[in-house]
Amino acid sequence: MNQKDHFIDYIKQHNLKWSKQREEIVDIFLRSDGHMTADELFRKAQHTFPDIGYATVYRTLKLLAGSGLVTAARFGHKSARFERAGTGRHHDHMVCIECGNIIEFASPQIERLQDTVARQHGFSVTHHKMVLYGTCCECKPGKC
Amino acid sequence: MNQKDHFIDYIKQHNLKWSKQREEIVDIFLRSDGHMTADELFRKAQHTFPDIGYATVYRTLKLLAGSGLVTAARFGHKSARFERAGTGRHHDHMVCIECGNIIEFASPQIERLQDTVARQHGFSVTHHKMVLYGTCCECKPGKC
DNA sequence: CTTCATGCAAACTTTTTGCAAAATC
DNA sequence: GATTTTGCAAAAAGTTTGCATGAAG
Repeated sequence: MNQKDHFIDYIKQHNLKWSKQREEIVDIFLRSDGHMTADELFRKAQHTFPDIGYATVYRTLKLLAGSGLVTAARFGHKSARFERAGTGRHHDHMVCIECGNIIEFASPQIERLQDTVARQHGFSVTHHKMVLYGTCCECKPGKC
Repeated sequence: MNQKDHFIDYIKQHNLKWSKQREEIVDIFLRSDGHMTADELFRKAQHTFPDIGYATVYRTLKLLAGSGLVTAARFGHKSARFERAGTGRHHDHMVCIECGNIIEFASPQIERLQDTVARQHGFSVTHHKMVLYGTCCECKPGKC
């Protein structure tokens, strides 16, 4: 079952209703690279529904979060970005400070080290956030 | 030279003025564990200056950031936390999801791995943020 | 037809800004 | 005495909520 169907299921199972606006918002989100602000989503949805309001976007995002399909993430900007929850696999991010591009990556090695270091402080890790800032290969010519 | 004197210097060198309010805010901040929200700072400053405004707190924090004494950090909450810039040494954070306590740590091993992983993606890291969430040793009895 | 979703406007939170009065140099 | 700071109030910017109307089941 794909992500959209999974969400439709979630809606039905909670006795909620599947509206045109919700469908459009989910479609836009799933068509994206998986990292959008509420504002970006709002602007794109406006193309199809000129009268749509931020409220609908935010409410749909909240439902998407409830269904486990997206999670809110902050990368240091003022507004939150909503990111598509992967296929269950955890990942972290590299953010290019030149072009704003976001690269996802995963490193079990780093995670193992995190656990080790945390234990040395008497701390048990449940989850973490890691963001590497720098320049992606497209923003430093000659290195690509 | 201590941090407060360093800041007074910064103020003078920029032809700014050293006010009672600024002194109080800096004192409160330096007396803290080095992680405060603007609101916490505001409330504490109110004890000495009942009429102080948020504007003064935010403006002073901006100056402190300009002097390199504090940096703004986001831990996923809505409001930013301002943290004392260390003695030049970089560090990351563990945030206890029970008590909100923040533990600072540094791991050159993890940072080396970050560089390695980034390079594999054609990415050059300039800086990073890493936050481990979990429970600190005081919040899980028997393990301390 | 009952219940839920929508759009709008208003509220709310965090942070910033304009301005006259007050403190610092 | 000139210039910067302050406190206030208003303004941004992002997000949430209440409510009457309209859509989904």
